[in-house]
Order: sequence, then structure tokens, then C-alpha cells
Amino acid sequence: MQLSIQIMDPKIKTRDKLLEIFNVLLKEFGPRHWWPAKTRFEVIVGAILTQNTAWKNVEKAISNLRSEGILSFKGIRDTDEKELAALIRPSGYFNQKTKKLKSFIKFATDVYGGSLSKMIKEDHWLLREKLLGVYGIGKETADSILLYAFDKPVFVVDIYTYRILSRHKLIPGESSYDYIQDFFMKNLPSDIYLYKEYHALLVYLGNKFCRAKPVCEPCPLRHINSKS
DNA sequence: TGCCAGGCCGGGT
DNA sequence: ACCCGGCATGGC
Repeated sequence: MQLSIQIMDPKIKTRDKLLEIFNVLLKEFGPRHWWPAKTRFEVIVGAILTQNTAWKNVEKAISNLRSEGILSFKGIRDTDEKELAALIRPSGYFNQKTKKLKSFIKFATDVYGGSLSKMIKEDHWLLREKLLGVYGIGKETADSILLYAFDKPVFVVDIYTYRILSRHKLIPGESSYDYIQDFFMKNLPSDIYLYKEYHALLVYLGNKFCRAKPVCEPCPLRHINSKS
């Protein structure tokens, strides 16, 4: 019998834990099929409208834009702010979000000639920096656009990601966005399907069990810490 | 009823 | 570099 000496790289354990969480959630809930949108542009609109807002409300706003036939780059571009604000009203912060949508349009027009096909060819870390310079686009929104609209391998962090991981003691309570993103990307393979599904599953779990007032009893992760 | 949602900005220390 | 008020509708 050979003596098996395993060097315990803490990174391996972390990776295993993250994969275990993913597998439990995937088995429990099934694939989430994110992002719920038909075009790249719809993903971008949704990413802006859902800021600090329940997706249910965003659906109404998106639905309004679609029935007006302006759920497109040109549609948003050619609609004046007043009308736009009225249509996206259900998503909340409608005046701010109107400016944000227009800011993205201006950015895409000025820098990429209004072509998302050109934008998608940009190096994604460079594009991220540029997106972060656009009014109304912060880290989560930028990363959602990169991952779900442009299929770039960038992990998206949100309030649920933070809550779930900190509650399970995988990250310190004061972890920043960048730290958490790094935590996932350094410990998981760089795979856009994994990234998309993982974030979607965390949000799904968060909505069900990990809101500000947590409901931990039936949560499929409630025993995750006692397993090895 | 009050609290919260798939954040971000700008001004103040 | 942090901290905080503002932004706003709709669901539970």
C-alpha cells in the first residue's frame, strides 16, 4: 500500500466547494436558461432596468417597449426621453434609467458606430473599462452585459452572490465586488456556460431563500458546510 | 403595512 | 478612500 501524500492546496478545496454548491443548485433547480432575452440588445436593456429592482417589474417595462416596437437599438435611440420614461415606468427609477439607456446608446454610437457587432469584437477587459465609464453602468451591469449579451468569460457578482457566500463562510463579511469576482474566477474554470448558469442559479436561490430576511429551512445549501 | 428588489451616482467627510 | 442620500415602482 503506497503512502498517499496529498498536498492540501487550499485552492483545491475552495474549488471543490464552489463546484459542490453549483452541482447541488443545478440538481435542485435545473438549468435557468439565462439571460431571458431574445437579442443582445435586449440583454443590455434588461441589465440596466433591473438595477436594484425586481425582475417582475422589469418584465412589464420590457413588454411595454416591445409592444411599442422600440425594443431595439434604433427604437430606443429614436424615442424621446419623455415617452421612454413613461414606458419603462414600472421598472422604477424611470427618469434615471431613461438617461442610462440613452447614455449607452450614445456610447455605442460614438465609440462603435452604433454596432454591437463591432463592440463584441473588442477585448473584453478593455470593453469592461469603457463600459464602466458610461453613465449608469457599474460593475454588475457591465459584467452582466459582457457575460450574457457578449458571451465573454466574466463572472457576475450581485447581492445574492455576496450573501450566500458570506453566509456559508466562503468569503469574509466585508468582501468587495472585485474580491468576490476574483474568488470565483480564480477557483473555477473559465467557462461561459458555467458562469452563466452559476450566477443564474445563485439569483434563483437568493430570490427563494436568501433575501434580506433569509428563509434557510428548506434551502438546499443549508447543510453545505457540514459536508466534508 | 413596511420592507425589499438581479445598483449606481454624486457630494460630503 | 469610505459613507450616505437620492432615485421609484410593485409584490409580498
